[in-house]
Amino acid sequence: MAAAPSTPAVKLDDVFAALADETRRRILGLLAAGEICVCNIHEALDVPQPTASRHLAHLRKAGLVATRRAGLWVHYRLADLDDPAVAGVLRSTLAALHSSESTGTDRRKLSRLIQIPLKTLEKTAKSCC
Amino acid sequence: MAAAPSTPAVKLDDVFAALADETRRRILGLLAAGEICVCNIHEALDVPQPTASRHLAHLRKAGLVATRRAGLWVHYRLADLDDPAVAGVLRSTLAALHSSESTGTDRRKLSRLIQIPLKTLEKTAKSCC
DNA sequence: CAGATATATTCGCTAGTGCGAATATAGGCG
DNA sequence: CGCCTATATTCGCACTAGCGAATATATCTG
Repeated sequence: MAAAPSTPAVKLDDVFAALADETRRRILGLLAAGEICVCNIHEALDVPQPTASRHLAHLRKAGLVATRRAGLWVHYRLADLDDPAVAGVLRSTLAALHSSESTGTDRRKLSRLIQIPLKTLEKTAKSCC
Repeated sequence: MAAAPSTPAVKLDDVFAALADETRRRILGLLAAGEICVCNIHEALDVPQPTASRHLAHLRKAGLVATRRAGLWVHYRLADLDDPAVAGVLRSTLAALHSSESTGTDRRKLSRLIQIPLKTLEKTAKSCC
């Protein structure tokens, strides 16, 4: 029964379920600006770290984001979607996020965090955020 | 507090919540081909009438569909979305439905129903479906 | 290896959602 | 008006999702 998984199993149901949560959309709004690591995400969105991680797992399972491990940190980015239909949905969704919702605020907070990660740097100079 | 409702209150959260259900996406896939009435929807999708009605209500509340009453029947169609961002999301969603999911099958069944509504016509010649 | 930091997962719990069945509302016709 | 057909809503229930708190895993450093 098992066909060759040439199709990467990105199912519309999972995609829309993933998009149906504001926190996850806010995460995507951040990722649209480029790859960032988990700690930056949960600080920019001001949600607890486990919450961010759970939503990221959801996005990962839906196939919308990809990860890259860099030592202790995990960087998330938008996935390369091979299904053009799904890619189109994501593109228009990101555009919609840009115009409504808190994407602007989140990004401002993110850039502030990246520029001045004082809070953590005070303690250890090797931290990511 | 109450601003003039120039914005028709189409919120992304409602839109994606509406899209996160396969039955509702199948309905949208049918509506993309043109206005149809409730009975055709629930017969084409082969779901109970109350189920179709409930999902249609959900789509209505999300602002994605509009209705037109014609005597005993209610015809649903895709709404004119004034928010271009939401319109873009819907457009790409419909395109995605076209390539995956059961849109093709549903439409075939719908056209069969419209052409040969025998089952009901046998009983009363004034029925819609 | 021990300790520290970053990320992921699990556990109760609560709230929301979809379904089937039954029922209510609305409009048309004799 | 009484009945019939189409559509909408309500109710009870099973299921799922998200959250906060706690805990587990992973990686680096010394």
